[in-house]
Amino acid sequence: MDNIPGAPGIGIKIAALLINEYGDLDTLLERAGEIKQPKRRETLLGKADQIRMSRELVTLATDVPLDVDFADFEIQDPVADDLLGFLASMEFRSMTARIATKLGVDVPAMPEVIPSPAATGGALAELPAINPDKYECVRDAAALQVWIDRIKARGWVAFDTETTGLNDMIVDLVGICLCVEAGEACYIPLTHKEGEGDLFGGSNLAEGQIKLDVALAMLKPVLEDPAIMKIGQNMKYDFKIMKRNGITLAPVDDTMLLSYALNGGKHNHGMDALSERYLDHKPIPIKTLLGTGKSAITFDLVPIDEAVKYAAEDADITLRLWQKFKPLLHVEKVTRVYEKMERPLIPVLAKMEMTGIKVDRDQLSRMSNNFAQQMAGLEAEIHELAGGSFNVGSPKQLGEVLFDQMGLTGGKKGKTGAYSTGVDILEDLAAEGHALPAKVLDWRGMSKLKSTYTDALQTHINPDTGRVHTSYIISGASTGRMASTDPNLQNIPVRTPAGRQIREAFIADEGNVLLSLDYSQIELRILAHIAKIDALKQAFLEGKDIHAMTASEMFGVPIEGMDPSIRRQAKAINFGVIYGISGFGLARNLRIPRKQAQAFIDTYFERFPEIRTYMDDTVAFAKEHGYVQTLFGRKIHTTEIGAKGPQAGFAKRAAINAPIQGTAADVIRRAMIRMPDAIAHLPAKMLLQVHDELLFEVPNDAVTETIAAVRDVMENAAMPVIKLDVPLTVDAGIGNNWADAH
DNA sequence: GAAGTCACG
DNA sequence: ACGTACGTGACTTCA
Repeated sequence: MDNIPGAPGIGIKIAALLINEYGDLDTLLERAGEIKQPKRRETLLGKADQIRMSRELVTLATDVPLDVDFADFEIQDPVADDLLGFLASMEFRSMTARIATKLGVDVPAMPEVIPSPAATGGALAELPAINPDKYECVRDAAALQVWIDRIKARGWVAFDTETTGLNDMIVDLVGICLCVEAGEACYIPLTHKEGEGDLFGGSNLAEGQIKLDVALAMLKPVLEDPAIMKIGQNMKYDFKIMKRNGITLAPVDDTMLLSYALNGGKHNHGMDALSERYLDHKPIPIKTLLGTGKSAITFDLVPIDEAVKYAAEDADITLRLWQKFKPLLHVEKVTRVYEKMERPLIPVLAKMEMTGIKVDRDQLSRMSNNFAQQMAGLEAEIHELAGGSFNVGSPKQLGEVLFDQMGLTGGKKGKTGAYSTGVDILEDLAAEGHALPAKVLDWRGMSKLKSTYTDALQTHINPDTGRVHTSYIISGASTGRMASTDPNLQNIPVRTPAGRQIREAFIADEGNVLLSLDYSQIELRILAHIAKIDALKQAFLEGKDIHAMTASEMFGVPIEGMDPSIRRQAKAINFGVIYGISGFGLARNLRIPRKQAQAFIDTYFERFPEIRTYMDDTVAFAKEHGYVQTLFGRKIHTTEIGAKGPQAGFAKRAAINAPIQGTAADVIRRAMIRMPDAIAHLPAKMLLQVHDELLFEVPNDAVTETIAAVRDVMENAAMPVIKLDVPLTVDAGIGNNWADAH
């Protein structure tokens, strides 16, 4: 069992290492020493995906499932990252060939045409121009079989779905596009409609389309073939569409995530923008097919001949982008970021999103009615106080009422010349004893909760599942954080009693509870580690109240019996440090004079001198390299760091914050990626991520086990790549609703 | 479609 | 001298 038959000298452990690219570094480095052919190395770089294919082959050859805890094999040294890609390619190629020979099986053609980094420019210049008129429309099974054979021969395919809309939990599949070589793409129409439809509002299927179930049955083996890479732009969308059609896309690559790993912080990663930027080609706007506004149609109503051009072009562009981006992972040393912290999220998030969370519609509805009543009352009072009717929801009109009509003090602001009526201003006015601004604040609070939450959430309840399904944008934030949209479930109220009522509407299914696990002070802990702040590290190791410790150090007061307001100030300073502190910002937050705020900061730097070093070093690094990094190698580009004027201040603070926020984001990503395996033996479902929190739904009788399993994964998520100098601790809460679980 | 406001970590 | 806390998304008003 030590050696793989047909692959003498390659132990199963090594194979496992190769498959996952990271591993016993010493062994791999030893082997690296045996290979001294720079040119071969060059051409082999960037082919790490082949490794994944070998998993099946090794299992096939040995009858030994590679049931290895691959986490053990992650490398400790980012410098070795690209070397591993090379080694993996070398070893895999010979090993696969030998195993295949032994088994007498056909091995899919190994990807050869990924251009080497050096050749990238030239190779792409020779590609055929993008020409939508050249694409093929696949209308029968025989034609589809030709494409399937081409995909098998090539070992990869760019893949794109066309659907009836944007909500991947509701829309229907309309067609599929494939591209195997740049310039050669096809569109497979499946459910296009034509004619007037029948009496029940349905439409007739257009002629000349392969039956949906026939086409899917033909494509399924290829789309699920572990030896064939499926390449897409924003693959989570297509993954979910295909999952709903009974197909699990694997393995997948995603050009959006490649762009994000390579150029995070530089620009957005939408396909149109990438195409214009990297291929100098402006794709056909979808509007030209669907129209806009009320008269817009859905894709199934687009004539097939027109659809072919648009749809197949997307697959063509995606393949070209992939060929451009893929080899750059090694060049930019972000292979691990992409392979370990971006791509594996696709199936994990897809499952979470498809699971959704149960929401109590009646509770939301009652609250909406309640808010409406109270707002009407407040509005009448506000108009009474103002001496006339106006739109309370209009900051412009409110400003005029407050400062022109009523003559309150508080000047203009902003470039538009409009009065600022933000919460700070209104609170100040209310504190001076004015009744109107106080009532406006109340009205605004209710308006916010009603329009954004109690009203809107009801519309997001999926009629089929009865649950709310958010969508995460993996490339949402430059720092590595994700973003939640449609609806955003990462900003559900929690800070006020009225807001928490909305959280109470997020409930567990019968017989289940909601389970919330969140990292305690993760960003401060990471700051302590990255900036090597001894006092902070020590406090975390000893499990101390970190804000009280800070206050004690700064103001020389004992922790026991500390005035809560002192602790509150220290807490604000700790947060400020994470954000790239400034006297002005702290002064505003604490509502204290700027001089005093600056004095606080000076004291802080005195007590924790490592902070200043971290800040200076980070800004200097950003200026020199144009990016900063997380502990796990994620790059956050800081393009405006060299700017002059106020922009420079923004860029500096962002650069100081990014490694901290980004490392925390990396940690929870790693935990999420490991979670499915860690809870596979449990009936628990992962539902939501809110930056430092994971929410689960779990049957009552599995709560204890689930907490133990989840906590273990979360607390050790940095390992083994990073051994933090401080422990990561996770708090757990359970309840029948999200408010109680928190 | 920009600006203003405010919900979250 | 300048003018700011870091990172997001959704809703409303208004040009």
